[in-house]
Amino acid sequence: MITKKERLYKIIKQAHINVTPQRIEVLSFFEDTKFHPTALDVWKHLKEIFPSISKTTVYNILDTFVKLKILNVIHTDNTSKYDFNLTPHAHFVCIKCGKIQDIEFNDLFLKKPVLNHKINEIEIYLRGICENCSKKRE
Amino acid sequence: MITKKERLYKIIKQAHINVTPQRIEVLSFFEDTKFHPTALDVWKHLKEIFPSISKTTVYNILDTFVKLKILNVIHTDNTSKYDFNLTPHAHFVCIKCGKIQDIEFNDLFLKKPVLNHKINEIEIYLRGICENCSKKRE
DNA sequence: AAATATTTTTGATAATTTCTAAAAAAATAT
DNA sequence: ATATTTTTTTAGAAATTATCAAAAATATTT
Repeated sequence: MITKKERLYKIIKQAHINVTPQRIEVLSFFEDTKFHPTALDVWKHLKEIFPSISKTTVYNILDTFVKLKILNVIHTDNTSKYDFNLTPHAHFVCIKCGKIQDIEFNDLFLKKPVLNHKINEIEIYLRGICENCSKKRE
Repeated sequence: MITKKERLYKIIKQAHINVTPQRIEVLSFFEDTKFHPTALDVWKHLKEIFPSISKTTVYNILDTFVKLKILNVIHTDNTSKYDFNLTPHAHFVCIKCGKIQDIEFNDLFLKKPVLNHKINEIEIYLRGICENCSKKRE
């Protein structure tokens, strides 16, 4: 039986970066969390375990994890929110309460109402390298 | 022949809000602009015409326009960007230069390469009222 | 266990957005 | 037209979120 810590250790190790207690705890927090926390949410949680931890550290860890595709970042307003669900999915954002919910693409394209939410607006972001940047070699 | 100012005047009037020179100028700026400016971009432009204008005014005007669906707001990073194109469309974001380009849904779903950009990632946001909030009457 | 490489901490700073209260402008009623 | 009411703008400060560079601490490799 593999422990949670061992499993999270492995995830970090496989990304070829050092395993630190702070990094483990960030992942652990995401595992236990169904919502999409902001950097500050993460910081508040880690503060309970590592009272001296700085915001910068949390930002560093989150950035590193995003770069290494351990976490996703989503932008629904002016605050980055993070997501441990790496399977391709859309996000449903309630325009009243702001809550975000993951929506599997499969559900999405059935053209059936998605989980009884009223959808007013679909916003699609494509991300990649534009024609201009592709041409430029550096 | 209807002048530009008259046309913009009409757009604001039809939204049942007061027509002010500042509001006219904001719309005028968006008409002349192909990129997706931030609030600060808009403020810098208006500063040239109304040297005393404050940032608050620009934020107020933009918020008002978004609420009245005269402008769209898009969140690709931690800064709001605004968009005068109200026909449904996706946004292509270059992950190198950050430039944003409008992509018509028609183009999108042809499953052909979109304008020669390399697309790494598609992000979809659904916005609406979630089941919980629908149930609550206030 | 020592050397090296990486990460965290700290404190300062930047960037964006929001808030406040007063002044100005515009719309409405008299 | 004038007075009253409402809306909008202003100006500066405050709040929130994010970033930076250098020193200290920790993890990894040998």
